[in-house]
Parts: sequence; C-alpha cells; structure tokens
Amino acid sequence: MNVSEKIILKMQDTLKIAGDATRLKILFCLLDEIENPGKEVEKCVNDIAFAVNASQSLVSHQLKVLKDSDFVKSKKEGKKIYYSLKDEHVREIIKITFEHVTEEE
Amino acid sequence: MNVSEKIILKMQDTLKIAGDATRLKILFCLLDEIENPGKEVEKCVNDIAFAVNASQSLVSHQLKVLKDSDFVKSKKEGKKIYYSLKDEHVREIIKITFEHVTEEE
DNA sequence: TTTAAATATGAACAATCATTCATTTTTAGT
DNA sequence: ACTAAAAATGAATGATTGTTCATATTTAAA
Repeated sequence: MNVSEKIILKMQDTLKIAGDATRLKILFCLLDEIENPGKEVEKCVNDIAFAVNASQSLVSHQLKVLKDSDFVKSKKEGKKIYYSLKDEHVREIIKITFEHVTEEE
Repeated sequence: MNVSEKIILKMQDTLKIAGDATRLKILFCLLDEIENPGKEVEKCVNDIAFAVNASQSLVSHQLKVLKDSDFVKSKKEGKKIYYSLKDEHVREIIKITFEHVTEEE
C-alpha cells in the first residue's frame, strides 16, 4: 500500500468517468467489436447520439469529458467531427468490467 | 453496440464503486502485492482505517459498499471482522487503471 | 453483569455531477 | 450574404453520494 495520493486521484478520475451509463454506451458504440473486429471505429456526434439514444447536447458534453480524460480522440472533417477510442487500456477496462458483471456465481 | 441496458447499469455500478479515492485506498491496502505477493491479505476494519488514514465509520461504510458489490468478502473471528479481496477481476481493473494513469505520453 | 473493544448504522449536510434547455459557434452549400 | 447542418457552450436544476457525528450492536473479558 505505497501508492501516492496523486495516482489514487488519477485512478479515481478515470474510473469515475468510466462509471456512467451514458458514457459507457458511447464507448461501446465506438468499440463495436462485433461489426468491425479489430478495426478502428469513427463516428460523428450525431451518429453517436442516435446510436445511444441521447440528445446531441448530452453526447457532446460527455464526449468532452471522455476526451479530456483521454478515453477518446477526435478528428475534424468538414462540418463533422469524428470520434474514436484513444487508448488500449480503455478497451481492457471495459472488457474486464464486462466480464465481471456477466460471469455466473 | 448490442449490450443490454441491464449490463450497462451493472458496469456503471461496478466502475462507479471503484471510482472513489477512499475505496481505492482500501482496495490497495488489501492488495498489498509488494508485501505479500500472491498471498491473500486479510485485515480488520480498524487496521484498514489506520492504513488508509480514515475514520472507523467511513471505512465501515465503504467496506459495506465494497462488500455489497462483491469487491471484498469478510470473515468473522471473535470481536474482529477480517476483510479481503473477493474477485480476481477487481485486481485486474485496478491493475489496468493503474497502468493507464502511470504510463508516459 | 459491567466494561471496553470492534464494528455497524442512520440521519444530516455539503458537494459533486448528469441532464436539459436555450443559445452560440463553425462550416459548407446555395 | 443567407441558410441549414453539425457541434459546442453555459447556466440551471435535480439527484446522487461521500463524509461526519452520534449512537447502537455485538462480542469478549473481568
């Protein structure tokens, strides 16, 4: 138990940000392992909003949160802004948490 | 993006619970890979409270949260109650999140 | 059967945070 | 320039939640 307060707080931030239904849906929608296994998924804000069944404003707000915390990155192209997963760790955190909640007891 | 709402909510709960500094400190203190690599760590409430520098009440509250969400398990022995990590996934989530926040950019 | 140790509990408060609504900025097409 | 599409922004609000304080429960020893 010799982890610095700084690291604890960073971990808190990361996990807190992952621990929200709307953001998880956004991440899953950018994961999309079934449709495009291994391939990077890029989606614009409106498509994400439609996919996760949330308002444009809410999705935009949460995408900002996800971007600030290095969960996603963005790419501008004309009027649209394409978002995609940034870090491999994000996939792992989601994957393991998924396993955690879907396993039998 | 074909994950049920139920699973999303379960994942939300799990990650939300992991995303708290006090609870993370408790988990790290029960991890203790350095002192006892591979060996299960059991600690009573007061020892945990001392280790994470928090009040007995707060630790007790958070241990209940961690227990209800299957992060830790408990074992009664006389007046004391010993807590330890329950699930292997917990270690993995912590480990990967730790890597996520400690890597260079 | 008191006394003290160890832990749990419940109410209350402050702070955080997700969501909505209205508005603004940016960009492309006409 | 005007219009519409796409995304971002900011204020406001309602709900959730971490923490504290005081108190209750349980257990063991004297």
